[in-house]
This record gives sequence, structure tokens and C-alpha cells, in this order.
Amino acid sequence: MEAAEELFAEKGFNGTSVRDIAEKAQVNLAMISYYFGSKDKLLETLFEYRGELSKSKLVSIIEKPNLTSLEKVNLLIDNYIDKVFNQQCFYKIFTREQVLTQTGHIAELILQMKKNNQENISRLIQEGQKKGEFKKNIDTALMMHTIVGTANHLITTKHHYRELNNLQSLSEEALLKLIRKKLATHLKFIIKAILTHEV
Amino acid sequence: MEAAEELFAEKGFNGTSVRDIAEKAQVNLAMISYYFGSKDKLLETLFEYRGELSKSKLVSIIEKPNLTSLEKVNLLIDNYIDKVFNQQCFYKIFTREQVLTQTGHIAELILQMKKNNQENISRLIQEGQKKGEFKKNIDTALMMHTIVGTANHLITTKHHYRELNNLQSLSEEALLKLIRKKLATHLKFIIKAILTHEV
Amino acid sequence: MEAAEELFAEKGFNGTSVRDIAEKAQVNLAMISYYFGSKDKLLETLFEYRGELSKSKLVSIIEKPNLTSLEKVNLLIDNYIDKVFNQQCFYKIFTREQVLTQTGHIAELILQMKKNNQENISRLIQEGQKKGEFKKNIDTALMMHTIVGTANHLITTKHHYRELNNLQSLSEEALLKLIRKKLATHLKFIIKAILTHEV
Amino acid sequence: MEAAEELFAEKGFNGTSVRDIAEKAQVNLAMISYYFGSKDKLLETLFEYRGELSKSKLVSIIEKPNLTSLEKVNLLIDNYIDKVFNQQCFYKIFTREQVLTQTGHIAELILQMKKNNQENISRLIQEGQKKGEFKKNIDTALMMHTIVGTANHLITTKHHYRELNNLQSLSEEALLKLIRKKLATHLKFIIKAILTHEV
DNA sequence: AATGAATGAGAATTCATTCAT
DNA sequence: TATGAATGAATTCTCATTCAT
Repeated sequence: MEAAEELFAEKGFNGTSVRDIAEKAQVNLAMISYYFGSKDKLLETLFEYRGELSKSKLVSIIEKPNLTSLEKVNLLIDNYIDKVFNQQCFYKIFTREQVLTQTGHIAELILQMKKNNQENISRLIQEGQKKGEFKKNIDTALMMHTIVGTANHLITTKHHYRELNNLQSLSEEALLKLIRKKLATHLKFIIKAILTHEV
Repeated sequence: MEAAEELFAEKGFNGTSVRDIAEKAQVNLAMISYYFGSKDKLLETLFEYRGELSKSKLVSIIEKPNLTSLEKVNLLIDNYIDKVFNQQCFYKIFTREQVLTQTGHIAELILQMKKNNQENISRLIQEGQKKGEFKKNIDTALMMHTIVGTANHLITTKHHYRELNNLQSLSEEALLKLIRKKLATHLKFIIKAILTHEV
Repeated sequence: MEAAEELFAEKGFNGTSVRDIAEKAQVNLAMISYYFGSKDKLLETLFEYRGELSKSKLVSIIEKPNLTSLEKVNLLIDNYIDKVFNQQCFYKIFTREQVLTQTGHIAELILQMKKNNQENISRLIQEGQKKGEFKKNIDTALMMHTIVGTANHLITTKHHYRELNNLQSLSEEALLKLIRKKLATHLKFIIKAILTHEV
Repeated sequence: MEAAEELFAEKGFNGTSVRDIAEKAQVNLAMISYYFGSKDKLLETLFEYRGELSKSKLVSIIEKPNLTSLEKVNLLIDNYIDKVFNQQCFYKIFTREQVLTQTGHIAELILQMKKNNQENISRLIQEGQKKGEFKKNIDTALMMHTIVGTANHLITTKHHYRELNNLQSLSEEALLKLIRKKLATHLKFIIKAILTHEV
């Protein structure tokens, strides 16, 4: 599944053959159908696995005591950035396949995950509004699109970022560290503006 | 090429067969190899064609007289949103394939286009900073990632947006109109914050 | 299709690979899917083709003027034996696959063909009964089962017939000629008994 | 082996996978190769088992005292119909595979069985001829082909019989009972004609 | 210029069988 | 004795491309 994840990220689901995966994973070709049932099912399993991992964290942050709502939002941003950077491969796949797969099990999985996230975050925003920390009339959906869109776009085109900003000398690791820090600051600034600045 | 664009957007480059394209375009199968050389070349041609269209507009906006820098930036945002919404298919392809195609002619094309855009916008930002309209220390690259990332993410997942915000009753057209307006306001707000708010 | 017919007869539908057919027919492997769509469709096409051929003959015999009903029945027997012996391959396939394929297009085709045949022959029997040539209470269906069953069984197990009756010295051709003649006499005798002998 | 028999009858030998059999028999997949050696050996074992069962009955009937030869023949017919109806699955397999398997152990088994049967029945016919019950010049082989061919054809296409004779309302059981009775009468009539009627 | 026919390469999957345990 | 896991071979089918016309 790891091999598949990397290859799907690199060459796309349709661009990756089961042969490639078998070779990369050093397993017999037939094993993949044997274990996962089919290539499609393999992708499903991957989505389920990664989806499972990311569920509970969100709630635990939102329910943390002794934090302002803004601090919680910032934690959420950090958490999302962590996930995206630690699971770059999956997020590349996710970003790409959510566009293609508009029906079927995976589509439902994605939608459910998103619905869940949006509800939780909406609650947090409302909490902040009640406490007077956040302004009225916040478009939560668009705000989330900005967080997710910016982070995904940055991570999926980090090779362009490197070129365009003359960072060819940096190691991959150093580059990631740099982007990560900048992105966190950037998103927190934006979200704070959205949540608190009156126009 | 139109047929190809729609299909690539819908099913991905690798998920679309030359047969599908020929059928959709009501054209002989062999014609596609005959005219474009190959399926890859067809994608290249598509990128060149769409890239061509979008070049000059940027400069013309930046060089418009009698506008504040912020007004220009807002025009740029409107312009980008227009492009994304009018060429949804292409932007879906673009978003997806820029991740896959990291070498080759298309990759160079994309990089050149981005380099060009970033330079022009950097100039605009500097102009605004000189005029005192914008604050110092603006991360142009990240700002652009937010514009592009948010817009692309929204347009490529508009079916999710519809579901999550209970807009199933809206026609496709009405939905697009709604998102478009919200997105413009949202991005302009964010960018203004980035460009002018001191922390 | 000829190659397929021979191989299906020899090794069964499931026992024959598309590869075998391609090799025997000296055509490219992909051609078979290209022309027929799939292996299943190939079988369908074969059934349609052979079915087409055998339709009209039946009616033309039944409607022949100046013949007694018994003479017509005898002609039908000769005609059926001709078909079975001239299209041994197809009849082997038919005999085998009609058991397996109980649903789908082919099943419908077969049923329709049989229905058609039984109706026509029933009419002929009734004609003979009206004319007083045939006795009452004839089980047309079973009679047909005897004709078809005996002929098919003989042709599909002719290699056993050869062994069991010590005809190893005969050429294939001579064997067929012999069986054919015996079978015709045999069936005509039986059918005459069924149609005319009172018990 | 029971599971295999049913599946072979339903889907053909080649159309049945060892997996199917294991599942139906609620047995571990590897067990089948383990016990029977291979799928082919399983079929062989099935043929041996069913062949074994049917040997002795024939002789015991033929050697029954105090019966006319015709009565013995009628008993044989009843006996064969019994076997076919009680072992429908096996006879479907038999009918199909005797065409395919023209060499190998099974082929020899079949041939031996048939040889044995034909010899015994020939003796019975000769006995009848000596006693003056039967006429001269009887083609025993063809007669047997009619018995076997008619019975097999009827049982393997009983679903067609049902449709063509508008017996859809009958239960499977009732249908079988009906066919069985008709078939017995039918065959006995035919065989009597063959054995006793001079032309 | 345009195309119907053809093809080699490669796709995913299923198969009967084996083997370590 | 029995079995879960594994595998090499073979399956059907689709693909992008070519080529004679």
C-alpha cells in the first residue's frame, strides 16, 4: 500500500500499473489482486486507511479546554499542515482523485469526511462568535477552501516554488521546512484576518 | 481539442482514450494521431493554446493607468476568477497534470508561464510598496498560492461545495454565479489584508 | 469464425482461448476483440450466423406441394441429418452450450429457434392427422427429441461408434457416409412407427 | 465431489474454478489439490465413482429369469431413465465431456463402459432373436443411441421443454415426474417397434 | 488529406497449484 | 492432516499507434 501510495502520487492512479506497484513493493504481481481484490479496491483501502487516521484529532483539538477559539483555529491549521506535509503522497492523490471520482464508495467517503470536518469547524467558529472573539458573517466553507487550497497547492507544486524562488540550492528537507514555516504563518495571518478584522 | 479538453477534465488524461476523444469529436480515430502526432502532443498543444490566450491580459492590467495598485490587484483577481470559471475544464486538467508532469515540454511551459506571472505580479507589488499603498515584507509567492489554490480548489470541488452547503436545489449556472461572487469578495478581502494590514 | 467454430467444437468454449483462435486463424490476437467485441460476442455471432442459415429451409419443405405428410417428415429428417453432418462443429457446440447458457442473448436465440421449429412441425403433424395419414395422440415434442437427440448423440460420439463397432479401418469420410445412411433409415423407421403404428 | 458435480453440471468443467468448488463444499481451497491431486484428477475420480455404481445393475437385469427378452429390454430402459433422472448432474457432465475428452484416462473409462454395455445388450438382443421374439437385422448400436440420445437430450434441455410446452406453472418436481413418465412410454414404444415390427 | 483496418504492447485479473507451517 | 499465503502462468481485453490506400 505504501508502494502504491507513492506511485499513485507520482504518476496518478491511471498512470500506475499494478505491475509497477508489485515491482516497487517487491511482491508478486498477483498478490495485489489477491489481497485487495482489485486496483480500485486498493485505492479505496488507501482512502479508508488514511481517512481513519485523521478523524479523531480534529475533535480533540476543538474540545481542548483553556484555549481561546483563535488558538484552537491556529492549532487546527498547524495540524492540517502537519498532515499534508507528513502525508504528501496521499494528499497529492486526494487532490487529484477527488476531482475524478465523483461517484462510488470513495466519493462517499470523501464527502462524509468533509461534511464531518465542516460541521466541527462550524461549531468552533460559532463558539468564537458567541465569545465575541470572532466577527459575525464568516463564510466557513470558503475559509476552509483557502486553508486546504493553499496548502494542497503549495505541496503539490513545491517543485515550482523551488524554481520560481531560486531555492535550487536547498535540500528537499530544508525546502520543506522553509515552506512549512512560511505557510503556517501565512495561513494563520489570513485566517485571523478573516475571523477578526472588520472591513 | 475541445472534446479532448472536456474528457481530460472529466476522466483525467490517462483515463481518457483516444477512442473516446474521436467518438466525442465525431472524428476518425486515426485523425488524432495524424494531426497531433500523439496523445501526449495533443495535451501539449492544448496547454500551448490555453497558455497563449492568457499571456497578454496580465500585462495590460498591470500597465493600466489611473488605478491604484490595490485596484489593479483586484482586477487581477477578477481576471483570474474569470479565466478559471470560463475554462473550468482546462483548469481541472492543469491542476491535475502539473503534479504529474514534472519534466518535458509541458512542464517547461507551465514553469515559464508561472515565472512570467510571478515576475509581473512582483513588479506590481513593488510598485504598490513604493507608493506606500502596500506594507513591506509581502510574500508574493504565497499570496499567489492562496489565490490560485483557493480558486482551483473551489472550482474542482464545486460538487462538494454544493452538497456541504445544502445548495442541491440550485441550477449549475446559479451555483457557479453564487460561488463566483463569494469567491471574488473572499479573495479580495484576504489579499487586501495581506497587502495592507500590519499585524 | 471458422477457426473459432472448430476449436469450440473440439475443446469447448471455455477450453478455447482467444489466443488459440487467433493462432489457428492466423490473425492478430487483438483482431478478435476488435471485430467481435469479445469472446462471448463471437459465440453469439456464430449462433446468429448458423441460426440464420437454417431458418427458411424448414418452411419450404413443409409447404412443398404434391407430397404426403410422411414424405415431408422424411424430407425433414434428411434435411436435419444434412445440417448436422455438414455442420458437425456447430452442432457439437450447440449441444454443449445450450446446457450451459440458460440465460442471455444466445439462450433466447436458441429458444426462439426451437419454438419456431416445434410450431412448424406441429402444423405438419396436424395436417397429416387431418388427412388420416397419422394416428391421433402424437407427442411431437418427444418425437423431435428423439430425432435431435439421436442425431446429435451419434455425431458427437462418432469416435466411440467407430471403436465399438470395429470400424477402425474406415476412413473418416467413409465412416460418416456409413453412419449417415444408417441414421437416416433408422430415424425414418422410428418416426414412421411413431406417426402411423397403432399399438 | 458432490459440490464439484453440481458445479460442473451447471457451469461446465472449464467454467468451474477450484475456488468455486471449495466455497460450495465449505472446504479449504488447498484441500482439493491435496486430496484429488488436481482438478483433472477430481473429474476422473468422479467418473470412476459414477461408473462403478452403474456396472453391475445391467448384468443382473439381463440375467433375470422368467422374463421375456422384451420385458428385460423394458427394464433396462426404466433402469437407464432412473439413472439419468437421479443423476442429472453427472449425465450433463458426461454428455458434455465425452465430446471434449477424446483421449486420456477418462476417455478410456468411458469407452470401456460403453463397450461393456453394448456387448451385454447385444447378447440380450441375440437371445431375443433366438427365441423368435425379435426380428432379424437389428442395429443395436443405433438403438442404443436413440435411447441414450433421447434421454440425455431431454434431461439436458428440460428447461426448453418446459418453455416450449407451456409448463411454466409446474414445479420442478412435477415437471420431472411428467417427463419421466412420457419418456418411458415413448422409448418403450420406439424400442418395441425397432425390435419387433417388420417393415 | 483522410481513413478503415490492423497490430504489438501492455493492461488488470483469475487460475490451479504449491509450500511452509 | 490440514491450511493460509503465495505465485507463475495464462486469461481476456484495451490501448495508442501505424499503414496501405
